[in-house]
Amino acid sequence: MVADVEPPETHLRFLDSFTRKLEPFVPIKREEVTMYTCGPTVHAVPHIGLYRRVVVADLVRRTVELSGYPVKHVMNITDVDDRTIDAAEEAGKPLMELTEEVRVAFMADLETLRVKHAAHYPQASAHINDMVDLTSKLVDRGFAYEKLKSVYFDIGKFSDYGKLSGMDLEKVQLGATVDLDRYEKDDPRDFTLFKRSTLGEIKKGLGHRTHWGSVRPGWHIECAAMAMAHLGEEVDIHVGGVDLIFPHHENEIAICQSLTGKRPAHTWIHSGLVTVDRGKMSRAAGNAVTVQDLLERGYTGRQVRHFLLSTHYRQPLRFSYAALDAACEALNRLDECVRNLRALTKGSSYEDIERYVGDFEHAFSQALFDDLNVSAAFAALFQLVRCVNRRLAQGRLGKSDADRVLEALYRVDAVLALMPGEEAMDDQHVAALVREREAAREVGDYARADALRAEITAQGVLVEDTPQGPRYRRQSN
RNA sequence: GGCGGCGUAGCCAAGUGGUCUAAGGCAGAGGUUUGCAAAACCUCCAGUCACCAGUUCGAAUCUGGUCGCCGCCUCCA
Repeated sequence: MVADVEPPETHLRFLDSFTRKLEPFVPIKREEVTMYTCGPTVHAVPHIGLYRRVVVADLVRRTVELSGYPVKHVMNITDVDDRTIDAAEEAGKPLMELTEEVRVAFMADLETLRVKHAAHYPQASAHINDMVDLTSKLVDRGFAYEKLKSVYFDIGKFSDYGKLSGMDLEKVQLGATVDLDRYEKDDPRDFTLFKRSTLGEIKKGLGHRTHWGSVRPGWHIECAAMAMAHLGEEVDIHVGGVDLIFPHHENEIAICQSLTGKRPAHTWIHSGLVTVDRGKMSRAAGNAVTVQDLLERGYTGRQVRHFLLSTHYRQPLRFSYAALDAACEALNRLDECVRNLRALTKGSSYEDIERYVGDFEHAFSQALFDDLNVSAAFAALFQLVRCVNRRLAQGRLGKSDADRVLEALYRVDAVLALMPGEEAMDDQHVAALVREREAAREVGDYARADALRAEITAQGVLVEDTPQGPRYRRQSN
């Protein structure tokens, strides 16, 4: 009998969109939790609405890891579909060239948003054969049919259709549904698995030769195939945006469940949208803001990350620069506290700090384990900040206490990824100015001290006088 | 029209039957500290949870209704 490792002691639970209930999280396999996230379509660099989904997925992943399970996360990249093909056409570039450019930009954004790398970022273009296989099986088993060289899923054959979204097929407004003219579906509600290539597409070499002719895949089969190829027939957690529930996820379920008899995901997590002036952020609405836009305005990746994380994942998040600025201020509060803790080099220690830190860590993780209650988690964090600040002001915090607090902050930062970096400022010129200013202050020559401050400020550096001497840092974060 | 969700202070936002005389953040007011500046600390800032009716010993939390807003059903994602 092997001394089995205790199952992680957590009360991790998520609201599963499928059951619409809070469900305790029970992994399929304890050794590895599997996670699939609907990634970007790389027709254009995504806006922060998409990144919210990505950051939420990152939060889910890190929270599951904090609870003690290793996670294998896969995020797809949709690089063959109407949008990418149209965008390449418009840009006058080969499809692959365009999608590769956008993919690289996307990966760079992930870096600036401190998103943990997924195990794989499969691209649809590399999985066409998997999709053909799945589709063939669907046809063989009578779930799909070919019509005029396109292949459609027959929704009528899947009795569970609509369970995730609560959509009643009979009530779906057909008039408003997909371009009825351009398709030859038996039922307008059927969805496309493979679409016959247009002549233009064939000329550009975009079609894939199959026994149905030259075709290209539809969106829904892509995710189904990639998830299956990399993570098997069922994953623990599938993350997407609420706007994907219908029809995308519904269709994915239809495909997967028809083939395997299993639901493709045990837990469905859907993130809320980013809105602008009450409407959804989208390129079409002309209100899209990219990570690059924000960087150009001087915001940092961690500030954007904090903004995207600061509201419960299921709530809509209203974007505005005022709201972003408020999020930055909150982050400053944390930064300042961390700076103070790091600057502390002496002082005796006080026993009760252990209690505060312990309470904090417990409150923080319990909040996250409860369906990712970031608001409560941040509340715990800021309560600790206040406690630390107070004691700092009273001189009742020693170096070892500070280290203990920092250690806890780093531990929770495994989930938040918001801690400021250690600032290594090796600007000799500024250092000399600061020393000079301090010397002037010591002899009471404040006019000279202020002149030096102005000079230092001109270098973009802020000096703060503390009881322990002057401290300085770059103005922007 | 169908389906899903939301409505808590100036703003953002937790809390979903008693510990709520309602967390936390931003903004604001006063004070302490400070040569200046920055930060910090202290105090204050919802008699109330969209509205109405009900259930209950007890409701922001449950039920019914009303109003308002958002999303999906089409582009966008």
